[in-house]
Amino acid sequence: MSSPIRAPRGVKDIIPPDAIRFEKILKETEEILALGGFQKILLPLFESAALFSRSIGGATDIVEKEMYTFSDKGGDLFALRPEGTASLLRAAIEHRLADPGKIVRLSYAGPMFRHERPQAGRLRQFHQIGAEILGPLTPSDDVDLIALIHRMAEAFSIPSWTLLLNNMGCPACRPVYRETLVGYLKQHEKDLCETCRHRTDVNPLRVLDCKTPSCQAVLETAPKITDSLCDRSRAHFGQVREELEGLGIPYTLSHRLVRGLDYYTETTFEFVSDALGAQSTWAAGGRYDGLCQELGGPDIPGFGFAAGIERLWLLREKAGTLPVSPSPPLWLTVFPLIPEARPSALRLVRQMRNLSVPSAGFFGSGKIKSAFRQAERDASRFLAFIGEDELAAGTVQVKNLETGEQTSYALKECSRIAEDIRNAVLSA
RNA sequence: GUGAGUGUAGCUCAAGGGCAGAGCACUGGACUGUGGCUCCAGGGGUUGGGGGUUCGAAACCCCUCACUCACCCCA
Repeated sequence: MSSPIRAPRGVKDIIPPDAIRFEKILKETEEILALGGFQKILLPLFESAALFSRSIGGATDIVEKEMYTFSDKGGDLFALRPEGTASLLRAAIEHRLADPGKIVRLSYAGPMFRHERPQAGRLRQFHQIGAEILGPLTPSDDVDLIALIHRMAEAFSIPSWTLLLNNMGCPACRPVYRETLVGYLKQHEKDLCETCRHRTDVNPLRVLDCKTPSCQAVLETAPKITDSLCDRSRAHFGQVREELEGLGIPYTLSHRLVRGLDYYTETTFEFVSDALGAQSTWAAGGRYDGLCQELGGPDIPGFGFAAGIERLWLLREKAGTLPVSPSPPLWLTVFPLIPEARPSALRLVRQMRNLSVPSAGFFGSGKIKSAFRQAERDASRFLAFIGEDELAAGTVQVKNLETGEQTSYALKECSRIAEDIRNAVLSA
């Protein structure tokens, strides 16, 4: 006996009745995005690996150690997508969806793949829903999309959430800050952990995120990005803050909030919740003004976010706002009491389905008891049976399993059977 | 990649060196073509896997694998 093959680590089956719930959560979130005018786009699950190293950044953890890359038979290098923004931008450029002169709003959803150690709220195949707005953006567009996520927090009663906000500067002032920071870090190099010494050279902003106590001490007095913003970025940040306040959306400034993807500029934000365990972020995003051009497209600013569906699930579960479980799957179970009645039973099932009555046959052991049991397990509303007498008379007994009421029909009058069943089910 | 905790029936868990058990679920019977309740019976296990200590290991030791949580990272 060989051992059974199991699902890969960090990859989960979503079994009934959770599958329906999962789809409902997705749908309800999509509906909120649709309220914001976002149009759905369906994107492939794998792309050229280069797309992600160019957009997310070669020195990021996602690209450096978490990506599922593989080469196909032609020898080209591909990667399972670790996030959605890069794919969406690629598609927008490829199909000329975006234009420097107009605003487009696109949303996507689906599985993402990262080779991480699984943990509460963290999987190797997980699901994200996200939205991106591309075009001649103003700071108000940042605020508007954040407000849409805020709407989700309210609609789903996300427990104890916080909006963390930062501005990472523009392509003009970020390099200046970067220099300042590198200079500072070099001065304190001996107090930094090994990773941070490495990052000082390849991706100094990531050092700000380090939680090692020795690094924390150094970072206490490190220069803040918000202190070295250029006038335009300062104004951008100021406007975003002012308009969030105007909408009554509370936020917390977090000058160490550095998203782990290199493409972000200006506004970055993260919605967190302490109801979620260590993986506290449930939605995050920011502005990426240089990404489109970086990927070979026109110079079009962008702003976007992604939310983790599994994390939304956990939060809504805590809040008691999970979608209700679905209606019973079966309306009718058909049971032939004797083998000779099987053809009639099969025919009846088929006819009922043609009349949009969810039906299934039970062709198991000849015991009527087991038919009742199966019907009950399926939450079937009616049980029809055909035995010796019915077969001879060309009839069928149909029993309402809730009321116990039983009616005899001619096998021919299917539309009347279907109609009676429908009325009973829909009026219950 | 690092650390800690946990692996016993389909599920939830007992037994802490001396017969591997309970509840739920499943199957059958009481009840022959009319269910849910009740009662009775039954099937299910290399105690995650491998090695060691011991007269004897689910239990103690070592290795390994898996799961969970945390670090890290992020949605």
